Amino acid sequence: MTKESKTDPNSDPLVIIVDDDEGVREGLRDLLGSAHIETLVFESTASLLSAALPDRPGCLVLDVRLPGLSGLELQVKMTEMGSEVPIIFMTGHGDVPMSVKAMKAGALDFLTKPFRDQDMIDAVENAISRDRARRLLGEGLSEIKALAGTLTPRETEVMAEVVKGLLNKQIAFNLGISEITVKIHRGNVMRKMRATSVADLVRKTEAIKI
Amino acid sequence: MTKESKTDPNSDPLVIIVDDDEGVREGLRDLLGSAHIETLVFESTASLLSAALPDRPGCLVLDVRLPGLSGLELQVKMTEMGSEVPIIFMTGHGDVPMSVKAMKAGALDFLTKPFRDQDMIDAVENAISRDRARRLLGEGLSEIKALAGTLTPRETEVMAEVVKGLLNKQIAFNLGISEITVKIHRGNVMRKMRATSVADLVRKTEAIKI
DNA sequence: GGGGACCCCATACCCACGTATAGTGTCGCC
DNA sequence: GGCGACACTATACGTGGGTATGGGGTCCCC
Repeated sequence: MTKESKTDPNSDPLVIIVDDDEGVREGLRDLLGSAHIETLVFESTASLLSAALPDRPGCLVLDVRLPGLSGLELQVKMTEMGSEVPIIFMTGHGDVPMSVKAMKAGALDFLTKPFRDQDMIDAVENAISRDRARRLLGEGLSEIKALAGTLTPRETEVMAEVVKGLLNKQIAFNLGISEITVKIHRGNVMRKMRATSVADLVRKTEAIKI
Repeated sequence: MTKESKTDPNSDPLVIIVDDDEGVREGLRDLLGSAHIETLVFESTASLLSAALPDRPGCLVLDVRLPGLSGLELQVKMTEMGSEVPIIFMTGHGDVPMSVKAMKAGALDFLTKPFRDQDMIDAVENAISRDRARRLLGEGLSEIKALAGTLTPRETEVMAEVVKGLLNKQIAFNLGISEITVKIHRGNVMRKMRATSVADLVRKTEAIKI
């Protein structure tokens, strides 16, 4: 164990449930509890949004129809805020266009009440494993981004030219500086990016480019 | 224009429609025709499967409920056969679980009859542009794969080591040959892969690795 | 049997890369 | 004013990469 990140993808999952029916909330809490999955329940999207949420792997289980901001509207809002938490919808009175809209917007599943317990557990476990994978990837990316953040502006420029596969003399010409200076910057880039080779550097920059 | 590929992503799109109701078929043909989109209609999945289809950018517009192999079953079959043609479903009696299943299986849209003309046109145009993008990407990949196919076994091994960022002497040690020979192979690899630099080679191999 | 692949190795030369050493200069901030 | 970060330059040396030239060998197939 070399990591102690705040958002460790390996920490225990937490599933957040939002439903205005207390029976459903308790039922889900019990169901997921029986699968050893910790839950946090809310009765409205407003109370969810105003709460301080721990950053742990997991997913959102949302009723579509909720007082105030609906589940579908919350999904849109979350996306706009840049959240990528997997969302599982459930509904008692869903229609096809609604479910299609939710799925196109990136929902992971859309269950109609009453659903089979196992279906919900499957959906949640799938969502959790996806969120874990997403966080793992994101962790790697932020590490690289952090390294790239330590570069000076000039070093960043040089790095861009290096990963294009240009020669030092070409880089020097493009930036209007001497080849010697390029070499210095290039050395700094490799050291700061902890790259062991140009191939390594290319992969690192490709990862954060997309 | 330097290309004359058989599956040119820029050729005119073709939308394939499968519905057992002739009225629907003709209606769709007219609708898409009015949007200047060429169509090919089938009344069953069986007749679609037995037909020789031109390989052109486009999509599949499927009724869910069809005699014989249903639309949903066809989707599964297509996926198993490795097809990645975008699929748009339409149905008169669809339920939520059915639509969710189709969307999770990769359907691009799921329209309920009667749908608004514009919704279908939007869905089809979206599907076509996606298929174009997919083909464009695939074209690039097969080009690179073709280049990689011209490599001898040894050259392939050397390329793998090169993109790891290893030095020639390390590669020589790993393969149990002399550094000189590595250089020869390496030169051949760069030439055959039409790579102008190691950075270029890394990107090409990364593209076909995934 | 000869030609064509594939694979191997060596010498030699040139260019590119990397780094150390040593210096110039600007800017902004304590 | 001085210190630190940043950028720029030069000389010099050692290492790595690329290619040409000129060999060696095996295997397979026509």
